[in-house]
This record gives sequence, structure tokens and C-alpha cells, in this order.
Amino acid sequence: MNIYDPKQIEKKWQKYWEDNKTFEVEKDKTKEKFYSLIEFPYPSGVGLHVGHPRPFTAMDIVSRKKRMDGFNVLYPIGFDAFGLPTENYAIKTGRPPAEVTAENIANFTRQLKMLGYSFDWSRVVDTTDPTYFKWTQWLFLQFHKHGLAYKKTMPINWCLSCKIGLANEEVVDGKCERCGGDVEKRDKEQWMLAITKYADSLLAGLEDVDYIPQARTQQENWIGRSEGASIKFRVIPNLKSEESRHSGSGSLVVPPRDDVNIEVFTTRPDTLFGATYMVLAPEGEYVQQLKDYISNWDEVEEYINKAKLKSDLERTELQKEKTGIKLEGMMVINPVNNEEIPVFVADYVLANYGTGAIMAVPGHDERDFEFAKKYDLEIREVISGGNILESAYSGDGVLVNSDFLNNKNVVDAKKEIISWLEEKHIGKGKVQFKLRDWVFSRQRYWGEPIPLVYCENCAEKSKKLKVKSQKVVLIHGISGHAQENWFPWLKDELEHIGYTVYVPNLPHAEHPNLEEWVDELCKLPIDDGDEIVVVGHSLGAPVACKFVEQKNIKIKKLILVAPTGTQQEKDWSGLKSVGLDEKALKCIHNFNSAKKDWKHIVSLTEESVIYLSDNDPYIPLSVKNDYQELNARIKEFSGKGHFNRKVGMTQFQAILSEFNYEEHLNSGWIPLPEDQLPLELPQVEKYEPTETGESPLAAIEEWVNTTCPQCGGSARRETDTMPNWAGSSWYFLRYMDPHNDKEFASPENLKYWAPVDWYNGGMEHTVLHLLYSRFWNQFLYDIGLVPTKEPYKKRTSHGMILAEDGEKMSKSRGNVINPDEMVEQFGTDAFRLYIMFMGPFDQAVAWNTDGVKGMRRFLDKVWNLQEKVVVAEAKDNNLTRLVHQTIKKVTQDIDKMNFNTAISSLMEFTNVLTKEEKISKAGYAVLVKLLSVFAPHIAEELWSEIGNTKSIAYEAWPQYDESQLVEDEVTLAVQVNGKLRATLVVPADITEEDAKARALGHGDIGKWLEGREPKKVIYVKAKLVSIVV
RNA sequence: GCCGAAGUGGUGGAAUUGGUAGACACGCACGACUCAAAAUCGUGUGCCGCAAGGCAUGAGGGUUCGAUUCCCUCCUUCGGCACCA
Repeated sequence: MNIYDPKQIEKKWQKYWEDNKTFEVEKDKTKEKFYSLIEFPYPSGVGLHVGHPRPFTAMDIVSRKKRMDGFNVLYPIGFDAFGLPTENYAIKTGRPPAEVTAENIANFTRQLKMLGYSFDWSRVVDTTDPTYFKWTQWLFLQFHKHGLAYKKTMPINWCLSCKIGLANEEVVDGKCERCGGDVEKRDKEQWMLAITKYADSLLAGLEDVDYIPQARTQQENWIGRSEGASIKFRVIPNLKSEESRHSGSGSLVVPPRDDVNIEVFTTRPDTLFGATYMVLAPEGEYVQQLKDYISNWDEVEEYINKAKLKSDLERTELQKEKTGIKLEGMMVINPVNNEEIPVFVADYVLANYGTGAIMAVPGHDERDFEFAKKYDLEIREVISGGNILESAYSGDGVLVNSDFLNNKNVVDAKKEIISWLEEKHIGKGKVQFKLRDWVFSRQRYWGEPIPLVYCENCAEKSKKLKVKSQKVVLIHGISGHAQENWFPWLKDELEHIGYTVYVPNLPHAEHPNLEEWVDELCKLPIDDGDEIVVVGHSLGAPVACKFVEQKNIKIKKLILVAPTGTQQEKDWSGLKSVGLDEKALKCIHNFNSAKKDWKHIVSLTEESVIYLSDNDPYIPLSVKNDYQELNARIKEFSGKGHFNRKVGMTQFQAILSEFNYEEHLNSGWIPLPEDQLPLELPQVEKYEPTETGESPLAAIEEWVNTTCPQCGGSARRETDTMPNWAGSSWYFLRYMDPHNDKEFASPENLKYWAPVDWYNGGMEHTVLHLLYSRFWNQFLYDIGLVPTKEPYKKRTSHGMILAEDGEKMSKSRGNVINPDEMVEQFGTDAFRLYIMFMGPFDQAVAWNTDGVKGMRRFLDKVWNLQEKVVVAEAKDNNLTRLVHQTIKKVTQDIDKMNFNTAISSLMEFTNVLTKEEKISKAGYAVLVKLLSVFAPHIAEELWSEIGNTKSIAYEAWPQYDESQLVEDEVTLAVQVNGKLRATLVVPADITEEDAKARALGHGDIGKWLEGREPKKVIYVKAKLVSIVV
């Protein structure tokens, strides 16, 4: 027998795996698949960090075990190679980022191969490879096509001395990381992706996946759905204020204007009676709008400018004391009690959440309380339950000092006040999300160019398309509500592109009456001169038809979405299952059977479209017969065919597509046709952003100037590039079909491999990356391009590896551990084992090089066991039991990612075998197979040493037999008054009486009883006897 | 400030439907082998105590025959954050 020489055998087996393509996936698609995924690394110049191997090794173990369980396993690797560090390196050295990236990838590849991972190396992806980012660009254009990409003015971090835009990461303590100069917020037009449209869907999707609780909670908190109300407060000049007449600005008191309102969002509308002042965000629009009222503008402006310099971090973490300025010259009226209350501007209110204005309830909100204390504002109790003079009370309780809400509990009071506000038209129930749209532009070189051009000519044409007076009526259905679901979004979007939109909240929606609804709609201020589009959803569809008939005016387009038809009672099961009662069902029936003059409706309607969805519980497909006339008409007109059954498209998107939304919104922005993709990066001389804040691409005139793919005229390219997140939002899809040059991945490959079965990554990516990639996948699902709504079935996370001093590893601290050195010193297998053994996988743990030695010793022991292997079967029952116990423990521990205890049970097994004279080949084979997933090289070598010719990678994983686990003797603990006084070995099937008797009769126990009679004797089966005296 | 996780020997950690606290490994000590060292093997190793025994899972309290595990109060450390109204 040779000495264990890791260097030699590791090279040997790595070559074997490569030559034999051992870990390339099988083409056989009848075999059950398993897709395990790790976050692909950013190939930095310093090479692999010991943090990387932790998740890579863990998922390698999972993948290797799955192969031995008989699955067709895909365990891919790639490189997320666009990014700031490479770009900054290019700025410093002038070397092209592509060149540097290629070198770094080569180094990473060498290191990853050295670690013996079972990656399918034939499927490597690189986000900076044009054959990859061609599809990143193509996917972006799908967002653009569906109206989910739009341009908006957003603030960027601007370094005043470098004159370039900075990433958040480059702003340290409010200063520029490069030069230490001041940083301020500056506005720039940026491309946005409308992830907020998917807020509900991203939240709901979490129900269908198996994520570790922290990941799920973080996603939920980030999306941040909260229910509350928006409430309008009327602004009045403050005539009482003497000060305002003689203020610094010198302006006179502004005459009353009755049309100025400030709208606030609150999750606690029940505390409206306790609102004693209002606060506006300094960077919000309201302050600017109200400038005319404000008599101390100089002071206010100074405060706003100061707030601009503060980062969000300063406004949150560092600032203990709240600051603010009272707006002199104006007050607002609390609509619930007509009290005049003062208005402040203060930076504890953010412009980008809600409306940028809050009603302050110091009695029941901690932040408002602090502010009120400082500025000596009234603190009013409206919920009983806590002492509000000491601190704000935000808990549950009974309403007081609140007029008609008195004596109600918080939940009821919320409902009551919302319906009161809605009735008076001063507020409404509202769902608010924390999630904001995604800024998708970067003014950088080293990213995917955004494949759009701007064409003046086409922009002009599209403007002409807009007509003067366009009005849209949105009609909701039964139990519906104008504020619910997607109606508010739709209203916002349509208003944004110039429509006037009516969303009437129809009366008695629980038990509607057709005449009443139609009468209500006829009151809307629309007439024959207008261009009218009517949208009816669900029960709103027959209402819309009846409305057209009764109003008797020309309609440009009638859009019916998931309409109800003349359902018979036998079709009502679907309706009942969603909770409608008999009374409501009767209403629907009456609605639908009401006579409609279809000829008349069709003659009034210029164009009509019906959307049916196959999976709508309300709508049986049989209803299509109810709209025969319309159906025929649609065929005749639109050429789109008949019922537009866009499965997978949301109803919201379907409707929006009827309004040429994207054309209106981004008029002039023309996508490159597919045959012009990929749009590659041009060669540049300098990698710095330009002085105007545009990316270096803007300086390359011959690249920027191009022709419009639509009209052939002259056009200019977009010079912004995509963020680093873009390529990583879909890489898991590309792995399924990495060399496809016709599609981003073929439907059959997607169908076989999606979704990812198990995705492990760092906690630092459980918010943004996870959310972004789920968003992309959900969108692609909705437009029918991927087969599953959720991309990842299961998500786990690993803890960080800290340096030996317990600090974070970093170059500047000089405490970085290099994997190359570890492998050189101890071998890959020992290194892998240590990485997995060092602590619980999901927790941070400090590196200890001495620990690796222990793993090497363990492997030496396993190696040396070869000598003792005999062909004969072992007869010893205890050993058989240990074999089965070890198989069970290792199998279960891998599934739970308890790798440390799995390895320790292998050590215990090995320690026992070491003490044996002879060991059976079968027993040793079990050890080698179990070990093979952790330490694959030594396992392959030992496997061939004991006479096998094929790789161990596809051998069957050992199975345990429960019946072999049964012990025949157990050790009972004997306690007297809770303290351990003796142990006794007894047969496992001992009876309770027998066990108690033996315990009481035990010599050591008599001493402790001191002749006293036991008061109580407790027996826990096969565990202990507890005696109480 | 908010949210999340965690506090166990000299060190990393094991053990939780409440049932012998410290598995496994590192380190350390002693012994064997060696001229010697390294490596390897063996023995020991929570703390106090000669011992009997007592004390021990961040601190304090509670429930229980019995608590690392459940409950309450407090302290500390780590991670995330967009003061989210």
C-alpha cells in the first residue's frame, strides 16, 4: 500500500472526470432531473476567496448525492463578470475590461477545477460574452415591448469634484470614495423597470416555494405591503399668523384657494382624530407646490438644501434627534374635525414612500411623538391602553376622543373611518407597497448596452397619434371596488399617457342592481364629442354593454375582460367556491338575463375586444356564446380573430396593450430588431464617465449616431448600460440551454430543467438578486416564455467565513486566507472537509488553519484502513448496526445541510473501524461511498483500489434498514430528586415495573434514599428512572 | 431606531415533541516510538475539591420530578435596513 498522496491522486481524478465528461448532464429526458444552483461568482482580480468554496462545496455534496440517488443532475457554473471593480481597474490602468475579465475568469476556472467540483463544464456562461448578453438585451426588449420599461427622472449621486455619477457603494459617509469630495443628489433621466406591477405577484409567489424563513421574511418586508388609507387635507393660508405678514420673504398673505389639497397615506386612519400636525418630506413635490403660501421660504429652502446633502443612511442611523421647520403662512384642516393644524417640513419623512406627506399622530407613533416633544406640539390620546405622556402607544385598544369612533376597537374603527372618508370623497382605503421601481440605467462602460435608439422623427409621428379628448371608463364587478386590484394602476398608467380616466365606485357592490349601476354611469361627464373607451371587468362587462346601449353614444372601443354570461344555476359552483352568497348569485343572474339589444350595442361600438382567461374561477368558458354578436364583430374588425385568450398575460397587461401604452410612453424610443443584437460595446480610449454624467459611450460619436430601424432616418443610441443585476436575473435559464443561438433557451429544455430545485446563496443576496430574478422569471412566465411562475423551488443560505481573528476577511486587514495555499498544504479533500466541518452551514464561523490538519489525519486513517479489508462478511452485530446508523445520519444530515455532524459521524465510524482487526469489504465500501460526496478524489482512488473499474460518482447511494437500527440493550439514567446518581444497562424491551424495581434496588441509589420512601417514581421508556423523595 | 439570528470547556462546535450537557475535531498535558525532532500511536483533559461531593449552557427569575431546550425581565455579540408612517 502506498502512502496517501493527495497531490497525485487529486490531479489524476480531475483529469479522469474531464476526459470522461463524468459530470456533463445526460441527454436522456425520460430520467428524473435535479437542478442544483449556486450563485455564480464575480471574477475579481484577487482570485477565489475561501468564502466561495463554502456554498460551492455544499451544493457539490448535494449534487453528488443526487447523482448517486439516480437523478440526472445539472450543477452548472458561470461568471457574473460585468461590474464596477473591473471598470475602475480599467480607468486606473487603461486596460480593456474584456481583456482583464478573460484573465480573471481563467484564474477562477483553474481554482474551481482544483477544488474538484462536479460542475458541468460544458455549460459555462459568462455575462460579458456577446452570445450571452445578446439575450439579456433581447429580454430587456420584452420588458420594453410590454410597457414595463420606461424613462423617468431619478436622482443619482454626483461627485462635485470628479464630476461623475457614483454608485451608492462609492459614497462613503456622504463623501466620494475616490477623492473624498462632497456628493450631492442630481436628477437624471433613467430607464426604469416596473417591478412594482409585480408586487402582489411576487408576494403571492412566496406561498408556493420552500425558502428558509429569513429569506421569505426579508422578501416580504422588502415588498412591504401595508393596508391603510389615503386622506386629503385642505390647505388654508394662516390669516391669524402675524408673523407671516412680516416674514423674511416679504410676500403678502396669499388669498384663499380652495383647490389645494395635501394627500397623505397612513396605515392608522383610525387615529385621524389624534392628528395634530402634518409633516412633508423636504425633497417631495408638495413643498415646492406650496411655495406661494410659505412666508418663511428662505429658512425652509435652507433646510431642504441641507437635507439634500444627507444620505438616507444619515437620515436614519446617525440622526438621533429629529429636525424640522414649521411652514409659516399656512395651515391644513383635519377633515374629520375641521381643526386647523400646523405643517412642518422634516427629513424623517421620505418622499419616495407613500405620498411624501404624513399626518402626524404623536400620541400613537413613536417618531411623531419625539418630534412633538421637541417642538412642543399637542399630543392627543385617541386609543386607550398606554400612557401617552411618557411614550407613544401604538398597540391595540379602544377609541377615545374620537366622536363617532369612540368605544370601537382599532380594527372596527379603521373600517368605519374608511367608509366615512369614502362617502365624503375626502379619502379612500388604499394598499401601499414599500417596493419601488427598479432603476435600470447605469452611466458606465462595463455593462450591457441598452439596445434602444432615439428617433426624433418617430417621436413626432407618435405625438400626432394622440387625439385631443380621450376618456376611459373602468367598470368593476360584483363585490368589487374601484380601489381594488389593478384598477388604480391602470388609472395611473392611462392618465400618465394622457387619458382622462373615470373609475366610479359603484353602489351596493355586494348585491348590485343593474339599473342603479347603469344610471350611476350615465351621470359621468362624457358626451358625443369625446373619444370614449369603456372597460368592463367581470360583472362590469354586461354593465358596460347595458351602459353603451342606454347612453346611446358612439364608443371607440369596448373592452370586456373576463365577462360573466347568462350562467345557469348549474354553472354556479365556481361562483360559490369563491364565497358569493345566494343573494349575490341571484343578482348576477338577473344582470345577465336582462335583455340587451346587441345589434344596437354593436352599431354604437367602433371596435371591441374580449379577453377570457381559462383559469378564472368566476367564468366558465361557455359564456363565449353569450357574446356571439360581439364575437362576430370582433372578427370582422380586428383581424386578431376571436376571443383573445392571452393565457399567461395578466388582465392588467392585456388591457394596457389595447392602448398602445408603450408607444405613447416611450414615444421615439425604438428597439433594435433581433438581427441587430447583440449590440456590442465599442472600443473606447477612456473608461471614465463623461463630465456631463453620461457614460463613456456618449463620447463615441460614430457609435452613438445610427439609423432608426423603424423609419430609416437618423437616430441616436441610448448610451446608458444595464446594471450588474441584469445578467444575473436570468442566468439560471441560460444554463438549461447555454449554446442556443436561436432562443435564450429552447422551450423543451426549459420544460425539462425548470424550475431550479435547490438554490443556495448568500444572505446578502436574499433581497435584491432574489427579488429581481423572481421578477424576470414571473414576467417571462406571464408572456409565455418560461414554464414555471417561480424560478426556484427551494432556497437556502450559507453563513460567512471570517478570518482567524474573527473579523471579516479583507485585503486591507491582511487576514485573507488563500485556497491555493490550503490545497497545496493539505490537499483538496481535506480542505473541502474542513470547510464543511468547521461549523453550522448557515452561521458565520472563523477560519482556523489548524482545523484542516485534523481533516488530513482523518483521511489518513480512512486510507490506512485499506490494509484491514477482507472479503469475508463481518459477523459483528454492533458493527452492522453502526453501518446502518451512519448511513441514516449522513443521508439525513445532507438533506438538512448539517454537514458538520454528517462528517463527525463518518469520523466515529472510522474510529471504530480503526480499532478492528479486520473489516469487511462491504462495510468499507459503504464508508467510501458516503465519504465520496465530501472528499471525492480519495474516494475514487480507494474505490478503484478495492477492485472497481468505474467512477464512484454513479454508484448507488447506500440505503439503511430500520430493522438493523434496533438496539438490544440500553443505558438507563437513574435520577434522585433530579440529579443523576447511577446508570444501569438493561434489555431494550424492559418493562416499566422491572426498570423501576432495578433502579430502586441499585446499590448507589439506596445511599441517596437514606431510608426515605419515594414519593413518586417516573419512568421514561428506555431513557431514565426519576425518583422523588 | 427598526427587523432578523445567536450567546454552551482553552478553541470550533454537539445535544432541543423537556430526559445522562460537552459527541466530533482543534489545542494542551503525559506516555510509547526516536540519538533527537517531526509524523504517528496510546492515555487524559468543563471548573472547584485530596476525596466524598459540589458548581456549571450570557445574567436574573418562573413553570417542572427534571430546563441548553418552554415562559418573563435584562445584558452582550453578529447580520440586514429604505426612520415605510
